[in-house]
Amino acid sequence: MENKLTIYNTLKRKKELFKPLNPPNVGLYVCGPTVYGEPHLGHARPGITYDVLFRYLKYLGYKVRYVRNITDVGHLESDADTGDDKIAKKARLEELEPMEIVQFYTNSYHDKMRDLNTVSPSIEPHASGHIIEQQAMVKKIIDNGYAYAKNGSIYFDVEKYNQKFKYGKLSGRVVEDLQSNTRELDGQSEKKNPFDFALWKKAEPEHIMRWPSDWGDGFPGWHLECSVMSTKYLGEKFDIHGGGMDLLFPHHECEIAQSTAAIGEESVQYWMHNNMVTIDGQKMGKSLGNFITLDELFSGKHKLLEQAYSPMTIRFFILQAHYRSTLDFSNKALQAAEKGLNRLFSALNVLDKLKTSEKSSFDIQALKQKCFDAVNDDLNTPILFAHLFDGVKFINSVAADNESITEADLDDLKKLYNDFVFEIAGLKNESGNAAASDNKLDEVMDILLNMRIEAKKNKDFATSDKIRDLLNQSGITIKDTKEGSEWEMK
RNA sequence: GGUCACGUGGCCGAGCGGCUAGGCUCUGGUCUGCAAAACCAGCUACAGCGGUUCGAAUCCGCUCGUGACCUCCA
Repeated sequence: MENKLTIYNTLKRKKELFKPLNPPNVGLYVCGPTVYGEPHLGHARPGITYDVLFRYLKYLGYKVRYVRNITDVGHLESDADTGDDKIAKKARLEELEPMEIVQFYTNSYHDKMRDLNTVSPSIEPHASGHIIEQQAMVKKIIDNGYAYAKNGSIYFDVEKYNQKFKYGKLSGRVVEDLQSNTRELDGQSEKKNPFDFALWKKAEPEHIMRWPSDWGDGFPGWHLECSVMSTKYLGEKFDIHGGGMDLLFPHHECEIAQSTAAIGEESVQYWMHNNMVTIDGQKMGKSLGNFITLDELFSGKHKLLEQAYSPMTIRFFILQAHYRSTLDFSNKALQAAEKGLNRLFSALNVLDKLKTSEKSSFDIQALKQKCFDAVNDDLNTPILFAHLFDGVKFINSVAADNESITEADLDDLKKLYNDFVFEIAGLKNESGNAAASDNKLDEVMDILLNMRIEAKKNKDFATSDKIRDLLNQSGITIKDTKEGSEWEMK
């Protein structure tokens, strides 16, 4: 299994050749959503980015265990380690059990991820299902001397940890700087230092999400779940940890500290971070309230949306930018993506019907190599599509008799597009090209197209145009080619 | 204030020292009864100013601008 995949490792600030710890196994952990609200465009980005990674690793022949968590407890509302639990707050607002909230938005997240054609993770652990394990890790960290108790809560002792290890190595932060730069926040008197973070929080009497522990009733700190669940399912050392750039600090930094404090060495080999989706140049996010949910995108029901955008348009839109760049949302950009995607899929239809010749006027193998090079280069999907569009031009040119292809090359080309477009990029044809499966519709269309050809023969253009226009109105496009008429559903 | 990114043609977006992606839009042309699609051709940029180099969008410095993180966020 030859592999030239390079991955940008945030920890090293450079691209590195990917070498799994225990080939052919690969462990991949990705920070999933906190399920207290509808998934939005921002959630789609890591969902799709790591889906492509998952797909590609499997394509290369690795046995991948992909773990993506569901955060359903411990994620606090506001200032460092104070304030409400997000889930509990939402539950109170809607007068529901917290777990009803969790279930509702988890379902919604699953639905949208399925729409986006992402493959389900191998394991999707919930934080609330790993309270025992989290308590065990807290104990370990206490035993190792890197945590302290205060009023029923347990905090991680960053200063102590920093004496032996280096806190801040992932985000490039220095403890001394943090000391002078951390904002003044009220209600933190419990902590020795403002940048210490909670491993376990004491539950106040009114707090509904609570579990018994050696330290009294409480709940786990947000960062802890990822340290616990990643190592539980992938081992104390595993290959890749992904997530959004906004989680880099403090979340992932704390994860490293916790795991290291508990285990004695670092767990993660490659840290990957996807960039943000922006809107008018600003991060799309909950706190700014400028987010558009996936549901709104798919239905077009949002004041900023000029139309609905299909899940595959969203997927393609996201993959047309590199995952480490910001991606700016706009109707124009989405519409361009939609058209580009149509062009790609139209060419795939053409590909199926291509006539072969004695010679090929195009180097299929070179194209294939370029596609692999692109994906191997830190998942450079924009480059991948640039090459695939070069192929589109070739495919259309063959159909227009400007270029030629041999039968063997045609087979290779079909496989190439199948592999890269569907298996690796994870796109799927949503234009109900039910044509193949829906014979009745096919028959009806044949009748209509023949009537139109009849009419055209008789120079009855009024009738032929009427057929075309009416079909167009119901979302079926007629394309006249040299070979005859074809149709396509939008 | 600290840390770190980024600024590319009408728009979106690659690029990591030389051969100047790709998508969308636009303008001509071919094809067509017309249109659509497709094909051919055109438009050709790197925030500004210096520097390094035979050669810079790409490296360095400064200036301006935008953003992210430093509190929850994918």
